[in-house]
Amino acid sequence: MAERSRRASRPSGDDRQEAILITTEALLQSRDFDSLSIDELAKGAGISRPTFYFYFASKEAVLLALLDRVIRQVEDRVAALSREFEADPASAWRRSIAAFVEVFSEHRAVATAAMAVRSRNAEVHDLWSRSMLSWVDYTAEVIEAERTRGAAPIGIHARDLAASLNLMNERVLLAAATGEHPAVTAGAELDVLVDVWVRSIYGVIPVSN
Amino acid sequence: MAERSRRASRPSGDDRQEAILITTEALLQSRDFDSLSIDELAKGAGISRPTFYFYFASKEAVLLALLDRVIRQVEDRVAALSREFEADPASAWRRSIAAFVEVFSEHRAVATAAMAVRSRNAEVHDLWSRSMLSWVDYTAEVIEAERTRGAAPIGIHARDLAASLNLMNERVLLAAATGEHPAVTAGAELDVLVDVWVRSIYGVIPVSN
DNA sequence: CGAGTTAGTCAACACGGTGTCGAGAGAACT
DNA sequence: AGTTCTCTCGACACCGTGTTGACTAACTCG
Repeated sequence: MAERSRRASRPSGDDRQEAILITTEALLQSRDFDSLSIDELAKGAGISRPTFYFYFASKEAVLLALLDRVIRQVEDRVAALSREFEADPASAWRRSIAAFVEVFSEHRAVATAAMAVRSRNAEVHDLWSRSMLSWVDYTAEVIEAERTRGAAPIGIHARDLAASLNLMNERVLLAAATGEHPAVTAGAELDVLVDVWVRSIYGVIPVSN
Repeated sequence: MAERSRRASRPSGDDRQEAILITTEALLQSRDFDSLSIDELAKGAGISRPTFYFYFASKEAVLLALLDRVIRQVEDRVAALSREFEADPASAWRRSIAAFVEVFSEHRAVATAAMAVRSRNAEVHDLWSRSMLSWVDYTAEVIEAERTRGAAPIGIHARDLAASLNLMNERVLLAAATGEHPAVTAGAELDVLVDVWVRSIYGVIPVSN
């Protein structure tokens, strides 16, 4: 209701920058990142193409800014995760994996665009890698703690196991998000992932007869 | 020594087509698929850019042809895999996974290019998916057989488990092939993957204290 | 208040890659 | 010798990117 006339005429630079981000994320809901042209992003934000370059150096830079927000959330979540696994390890892992699943699906459009672009764009690649690394670090620490307290059997290098499991999650969720085949049955992703994690961290092979 | 003069002047169409394929795979050893221009592929094959279009409709079509050859090998390997798991399941799985690892690393350049391109190219995507499906089918069949004979515990839907494990392999090997971080320690990929597979297929969680 | 600075804007341009068209060269068949 | 078929490429139209330089509107400080 308030703030009408005054700042009138031109929206501020921040508004414009934000408009570009919003337009991009909106277009990404239904379109391939590659198929977006800078002209579309500019038009969507109510500016001309050259003006777009005043705000961002490229399409990829916009995606990077979008991804950066998502990554922040990821880092907050990792920091907030409990390291308390003693009472009920399976449930604790489920909560951790659920955090990852949630971040991925809350920002499905940004996540899938980032996955598609990372192979050609170093910044996007690095930003996502950093995020994955924070998950892997957390996972490796917990696995080691579980082994130390005797809850999990000693096995392969904990960090390698942590990396494999996290890469599996990434790939399985990407396949689910983009509706690929093969993929895990829709809706069952979390159950399946938790099962593989728990079995490969705690599971032992019974001695055959 | 033989076949000198006669067929001289112009190389045949098949030679040219093959030259394009060879040039592309060679360039792919050291360069990003996206950074390759059609002009380079044409020049490398000793023809002009318009002539390139006589042989292939696009860069992607070349990659598709390259990938198709790899896929054939994959299918042959899947068909040749033994379904004999009773004597030594862990070794049998290791052989199966090794087949996948080998195909992936023998054709590292083509595989990584295909992974990078699949998100924007339906044909490449479908071809790779079909290949993954054949691995998943094989895996799911074996898991079910192992459960039926009582060697593996009944657990989550075998096909979902098979899909997750195969997607993990794909992602772990891609990370290894492109030197990403996080990745599994170089050289340890096969050991780590086999461990996760065997534990998640056969592993049981000991009842805690 | 008015001169200077800063932020923002865009028409016009240069460039590089893609894909097409149409003319033609050479082998091959008749 | 003529016709056809395969193959070849110069030249062109097109599209998306990124840059330049001139312009305008608002802020600010003497």
